[in-house]
Amino acid sequence: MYEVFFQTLKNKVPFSEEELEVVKTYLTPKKLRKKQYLLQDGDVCKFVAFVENGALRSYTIDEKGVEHIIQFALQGWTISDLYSFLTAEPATYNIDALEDSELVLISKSAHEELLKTLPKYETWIRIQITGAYIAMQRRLTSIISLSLEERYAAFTSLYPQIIQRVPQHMIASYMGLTPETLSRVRKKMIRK
Amino acid sequence: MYEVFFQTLKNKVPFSEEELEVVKTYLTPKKLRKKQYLLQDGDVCKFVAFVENGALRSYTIDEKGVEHIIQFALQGWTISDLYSFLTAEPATYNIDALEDSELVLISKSAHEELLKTLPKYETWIRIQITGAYIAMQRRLTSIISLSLEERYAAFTSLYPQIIQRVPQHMIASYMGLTPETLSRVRKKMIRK
DNA sequence: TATTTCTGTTGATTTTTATCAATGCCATTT
DNA sequence: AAATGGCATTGATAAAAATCAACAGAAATA
Repeated sequence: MYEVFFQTLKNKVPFSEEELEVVKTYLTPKKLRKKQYLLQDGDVCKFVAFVENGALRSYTIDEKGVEHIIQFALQGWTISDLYSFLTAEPATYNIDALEDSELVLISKSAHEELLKTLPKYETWIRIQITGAYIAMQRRLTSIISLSLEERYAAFTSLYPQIIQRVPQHMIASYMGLTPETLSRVRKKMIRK
Repeated sequence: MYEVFFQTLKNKVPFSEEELEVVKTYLTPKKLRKKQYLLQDGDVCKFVAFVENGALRSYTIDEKGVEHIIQFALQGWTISDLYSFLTAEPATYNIDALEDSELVLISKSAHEELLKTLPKYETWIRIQITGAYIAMQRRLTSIISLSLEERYAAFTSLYPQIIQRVPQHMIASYMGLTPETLSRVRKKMIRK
């Protein structure tokens, strides 16, 4: 249990076996069926979720009812509404499962305890969030400086697994486009 | 010296006076004249810069020679090419001063030493990067889900100081727009 | 198996944004 | 005082993307 989680943990920070046992006592497993919610906007986000396997997404819904996908999370990624988690304000994002998934949840109290008692946990969190920051900055940079074709090409080469497993209209949403526009971008690229 | 820096440090994490003295030995002051570079793309980024006062920006330049602003940094913010800083790969961003500025530099070796020896420094870094992550996620969300007018309104209410001190065409660049388009968006909004 | 839902594509049209060019203003420099 | 460069605005036009509508194939469900 928690194989993927502990593997990525050990990969980043040299935890001892005893320390890993301590961490284990703070974790909660959770299975999610496809389409099931992990978080609905308005609720307070009470955990950070690590994806053991499966696929999830976070997204907002605008006044017109259109979904805007903020993030995908496959195996080995974490997903949460971090602002809501840290401040206990109502969440502004929804999170649900794109496939049947197995998660490892870290609750708010577990997170706080681990930060207090286990310095390596803080190191791991720092490394995780730094990686997430850099990935998001790359995404932002490509949005404001590349053409659609370049952006789609960059996305497919960076995240081929997502392309394979997620419907195209969700990729369009993630890119801030309509499905029709993405379909046409792809068509143009194939011709080349 | 370093007043703003230590003020924000103390605000986030309860450093003792001795610990602050330790931190101080690792810092380097730097003054920058308006338009002067702090980092040019291609060079390795050797520091994280904290803005004591003044204003800086980071940006890329595309094949056509057009600048795309990634970030502004006013007093109390930090700016860097984090990926280059952490990996020692050549930077992909440029950083320069929009006004005469005073900075506090944390070098790579200082950063690593402080992480090793001073747990509270790591806590501070974790808090800083988490805040930066949340701010960037908010920006990304507004890009993919709001209209231009809504985005500009959100930006002005969130960062009024930037609006006052930075030329409008740079705000346009930051938003991924041409200056003409931003000018027209503003005109429309004023009419209302 | 039949049927409903989900998905991706295409075409026609409208809306949005970029591009190109010109102008006026202000601040700085000469 | 005149000249220069940076900045914001406006107009005309072109290009890009959204919208609306229809269709067809695939997958899920009854």
